[in-house]
Amino acid sequence: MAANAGEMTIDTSHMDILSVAADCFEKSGFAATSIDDVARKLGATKGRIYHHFPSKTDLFVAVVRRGMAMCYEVIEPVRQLDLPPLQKLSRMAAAHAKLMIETKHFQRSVWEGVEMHRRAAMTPDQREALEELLKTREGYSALFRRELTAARDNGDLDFENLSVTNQLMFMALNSPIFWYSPRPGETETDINRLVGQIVQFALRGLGASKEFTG
Amino acid sequence: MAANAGEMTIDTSHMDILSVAADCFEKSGFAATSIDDVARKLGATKGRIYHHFPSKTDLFVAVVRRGMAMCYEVIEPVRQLDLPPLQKLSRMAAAHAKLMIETKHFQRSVWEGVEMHRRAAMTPDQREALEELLKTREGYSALFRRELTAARDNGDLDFENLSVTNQLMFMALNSPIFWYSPRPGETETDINRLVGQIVQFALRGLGASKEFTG
DNA sequence: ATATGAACATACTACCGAGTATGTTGTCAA
DNA sequence: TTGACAACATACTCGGTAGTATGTTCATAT
Repeated sequence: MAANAGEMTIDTSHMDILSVAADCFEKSGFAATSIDDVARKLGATKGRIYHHFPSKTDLFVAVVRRGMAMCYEVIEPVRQLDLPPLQKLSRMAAAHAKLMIETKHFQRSVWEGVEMHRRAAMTPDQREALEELLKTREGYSALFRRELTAARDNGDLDFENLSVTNQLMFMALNSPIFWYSPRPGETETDINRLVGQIVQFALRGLGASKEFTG
Repeated sequence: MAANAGEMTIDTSHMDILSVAADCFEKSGFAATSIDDVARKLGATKGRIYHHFPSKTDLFVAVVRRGMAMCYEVIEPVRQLDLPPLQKLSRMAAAHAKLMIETKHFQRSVWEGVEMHRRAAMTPDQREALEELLKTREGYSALFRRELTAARDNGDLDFENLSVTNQLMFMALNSPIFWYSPRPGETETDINRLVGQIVQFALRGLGASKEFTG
C-alpha cells in the first residue's frame, strides 16, 4: 500500500504535467511553448518538469504518445464488434470524432507531432523519438483503411483512391481539434449531435447511401 | 522605363522574399522559423529582409495577406458566373482546392495565421495586424456560405448546421495543404483528378445527390 | 536516530534569435 | 562629379529559453 501510494503519487504528478503541457502545446504550439510556461501553469518550476522528463522534446513526445494511446483505447472495443464493415466504420468514426472533442488538447499535440514529422522540422533526436509513434499512427490508420476497403468491396462505399479518401475522412473526423470549443451549458447530447454531423459528412463523402447516413 | 525597372526590381525582390518566407514558414511554422533561416535560403542576410519588412510578424502577415489575395483572385471570376447555386459552389470549391495544391506554401501560412488568431497566441501588435486579415477571411468564407444556403434552399443540399458544415467543407478543401506533395512526373490532369476527388468528397458530404457528384 | 533517495525549488550558464546601428556599394539626378 | 538615396551587408545588443548544477525538504527503510 505504501508502494502503491508512492506510485500513485508518481503517476498523478506525471499525468498532471502531461495534461498541463498538452494545454500549453495546444495554445501556442511546440516551438512557442517554453518549459517555464508549463511550469508556471502548474504552479511549479522547471525543476519539477526536468525531474520527470529529460528534455522538452521528450515531454512533447510523451504527450503525443498519451494522445495516441487514448485513440487506441477508445477504438479497440468498437473494432472487436462483429458488425458489417460500414456499420463498424461508422461506429469507429463516431468514437474517434468524439475523442477528438473530448481530448482536444492532447490530440492537437498528436497532430503537431505528425506534422513535425511530415515537414521534417526536427533535430535528429526528435526525429528518432517520433519515428516510433508515427508507426503506431500508421497502424491506427490501417484499422480504418481495412474497414474502408471492406465496405467498398461490399458496394456500400464508393470512392476512387484509398489513400486520398483516407486522408479526407480523417481530416473531417479530426477537424474538431481546430474549430471546436465548448459552449457554456453544453450537454452530452449536444456533443453527440455534433459528432453525428461530422460522421454523416464523412460517410456521405465516402459515398455511403443516404438510407444509411440518414 | 527607369522608374518602371526600379519598381520591378523592388517588387521582384519583395516577392522573392515573400515566396522564400512562405517556404520556410511552411516547413517549420512561424515560431520555429528564424529571419536568418529565410535570409540564408535567399542567399542573403537579415539586412535585406529588415530593409523590406519592419519585423518578423510583418513579414508573416504579408505572406498571409498574399495567400488570401490569391484566394480572392481565383474565386472572383467563378463567383460572377451565372449558375445555379450548387453548380457555382462546385466550381468555387474546385478552384479553391486547386489553389491549395498550387500555392501550398502560402496557404499553410494562411492556415497558421488563422490558427494563431484563434488560439490567441500572439502579442498585441500581432493581433492587431491579423485582425484585419481575419475579417477578409470571414468575407471569403461568407462567399461560400451564401451558395451553401442557396443550394440548401433549392433542395440540392442537405445538412443541419450551417456553421459546422462550412467548417467541414473547408477542412476537406483545405486538406491538401497538409497531405499533398507533388509526385515526380505529375501532370495537370493528375492534379485535376485529385481536385475532383476532393470536391466530390466535400459535395457528397454536404448531401449533394450522386447524380450530381457522379 | 539517521541515512538515503525521491521530488521538487533555486540559481546559474550558454546559446540562439529578434531587432538595431552602422557600414558599403551601386545608381540616378542635377 | 558629387550628393543623395535605395538596397543591401556587417557587426553588434539584449532578452528569452533550454538545459544544468546545486540546494532543500520530506518520507521511508533499517
